[in-house]
Amino acid sequence: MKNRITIVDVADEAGVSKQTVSRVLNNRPDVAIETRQRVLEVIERLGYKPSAVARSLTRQRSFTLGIVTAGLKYIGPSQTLNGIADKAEELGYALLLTELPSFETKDIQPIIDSLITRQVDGIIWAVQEAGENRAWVEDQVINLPVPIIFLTMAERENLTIVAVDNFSGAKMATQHLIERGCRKVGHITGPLDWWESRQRKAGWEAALKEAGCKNSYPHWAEGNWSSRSGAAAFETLLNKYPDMDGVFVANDQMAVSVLQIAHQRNLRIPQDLAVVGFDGIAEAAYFWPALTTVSQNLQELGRIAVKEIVSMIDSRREEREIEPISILLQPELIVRQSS
Amino acid sequence: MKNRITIVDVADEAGVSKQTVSRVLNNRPDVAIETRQRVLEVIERLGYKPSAVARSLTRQRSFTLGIVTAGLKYIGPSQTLNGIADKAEELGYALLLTELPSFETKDIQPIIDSLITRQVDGIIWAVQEAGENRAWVEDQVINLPVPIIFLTMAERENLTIVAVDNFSGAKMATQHLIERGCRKVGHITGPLDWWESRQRKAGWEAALKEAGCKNSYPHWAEGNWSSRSGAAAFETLLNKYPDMDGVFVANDQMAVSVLQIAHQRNLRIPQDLAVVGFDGIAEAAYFWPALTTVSQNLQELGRIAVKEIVSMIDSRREEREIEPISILLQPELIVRQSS
DNA sequence: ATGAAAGCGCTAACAC
DNA sequence: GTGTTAGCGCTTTCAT
Repeated sequence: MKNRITIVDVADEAGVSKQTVSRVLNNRPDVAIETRQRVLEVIERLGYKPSAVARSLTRQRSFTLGIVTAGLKYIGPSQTLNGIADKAEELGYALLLTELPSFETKDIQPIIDSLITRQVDGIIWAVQEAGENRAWVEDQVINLPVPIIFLTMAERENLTIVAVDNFSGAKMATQHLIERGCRKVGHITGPLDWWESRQRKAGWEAALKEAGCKNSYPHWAEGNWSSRSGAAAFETLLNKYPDMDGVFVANDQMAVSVLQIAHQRNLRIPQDLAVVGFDGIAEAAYFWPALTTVSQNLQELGRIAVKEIVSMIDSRREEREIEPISILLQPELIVRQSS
Repeated sequence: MKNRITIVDVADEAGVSKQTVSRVLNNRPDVAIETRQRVLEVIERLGYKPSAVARSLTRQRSFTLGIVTAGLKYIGPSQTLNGIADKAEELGYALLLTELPSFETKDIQPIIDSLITRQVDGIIWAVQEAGENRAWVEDQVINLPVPIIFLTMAERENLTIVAVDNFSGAKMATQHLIERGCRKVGHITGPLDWWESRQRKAGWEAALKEAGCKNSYPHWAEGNWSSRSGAAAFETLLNKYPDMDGVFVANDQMAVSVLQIAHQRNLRIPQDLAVVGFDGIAEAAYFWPALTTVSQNLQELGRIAVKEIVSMIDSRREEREIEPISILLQPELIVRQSS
């Protein structure tokens, strides 16, 4: 470690100044072809690797993206991260990852500081909007020294956002149930302090309304995304809505519990009760019966986020600030036996 | 950005030299109490944050861990990452994350270089051993300038490894089936070029052998971890082993397909066929019927990895190299209705 | 207890 | 084309 090879070692060995080596490293045109050859040969022979840290310091940029996430143990966030990692690698950016201890973490200042301090060129806030976890945005974002992009949150002025169109996905799901002949479509929501849950619930309501469903009081119950909560919510819902003939469940994890309980109660699916989930997890096709679901492409979400943040970084460097935009990805309905 | 506040700004404002500010930052004892107060006040007032990059450069350490992973879109790797993130945060380390394009990525030199170049203090190789993806280890690890720890791979001399005891977990699962009265226990394996798959298969075989199971040719079929492959493998296995009365499936994703197909064929579970999975995913309790499974605590795996690598980093700094060790975590059998 | 000088490894600005 | 001189923002000697 003492003998870490530096640009000076290469310069000495090649008999040039370190400036020339630097030029070679950065592919500058103004180096004699044979000098370049010699330097490259020495670099190769010595196994020299330029220090990214020193570079970050002088260039004031690191080719590193700060990623803030939460709930990695769930499948959604890690799918998104997968897409982010993929695109970042492609565009030559490294990833500095921070996971919030909870979705509702309030104290984000130290997180931001830690990223800024490490010279990230941009930040992707990949935490779903829930409760008050966006309260900081108004004050803080303004004076951030680097661009930031938000995933999965409601549109807000002056912010760049990428999200899935949950409203439209939920509406599709519900319309599908109605087309299948369901007249009484219940809904199991996610936690209602989550933006996504509210959007999905609104989509379900909108579809019922448009279809002019007679039942003047549609019924729903609230879960918290977990299978366990889905089971409880479904029991509740069945009690208040015994003649329900279809149910739109806000995620696949909760939907799997619905299937289990339906079996326990000898409800036939889809004859007695049609079920549609949301997310499109890979296992859904192998539930019993195979689950109809609204599939969202979270990897694509992550990829787009990287693409956007990089273009924000580039344009800020060129002093032409880019207009904030909101991008909405369309989910897709996958029909299977459960409906 | 021009006016990023530096240590010099603080020094000037406080009327001291930057060394004194540096001392305050690093909690050195040799600063007059009132000078310290004054400096701290200025730091606060100016909102100064020391540059982690500049620090990394001079101290030759970054308090950053390089994490290499693969298959983030699957639940296992992200659970592990969750544990890593949790413990790293606790110990004050940031995470530089790289995801390999595939489990079998051969060309790891650029990955390692990229991490070293960014001054990571240590590396956690969180990619499961599969195929030839450990071939590089022999040559490369020796001359790495930083400590490295491997997750989920076979023991190897001179390497520090943390893994789950797959053999023992599989054996437990199989013994459980035998105790339940199964005489003909089949197995659906993961891809057999994976170390974990081979270990689980070996555990299953060992249990059958110990139980003195009459059937001289136990039967198995190979899957690739996905639900889809599990379905195909189960069909194959049923054909060659029609009187099978129990099946140990190498992961829960494939087990869910086994349940589906069993229902399609009107096999009663567990009466006609008892099923045990592996992994302990949260949804398993809500399959139909609820799935017995071997639960592995991957978050704990991640946490331990961080703890170990940090202690390797610390001891290397103190010039006392630590002995490589292998740590095996015991999984846990969770019995439910499917057996 | 505090400051001056040197240096971490590199790039930018300006010579020549 | 290539070298020299300054930094980037911090820590580390070594003085005082």
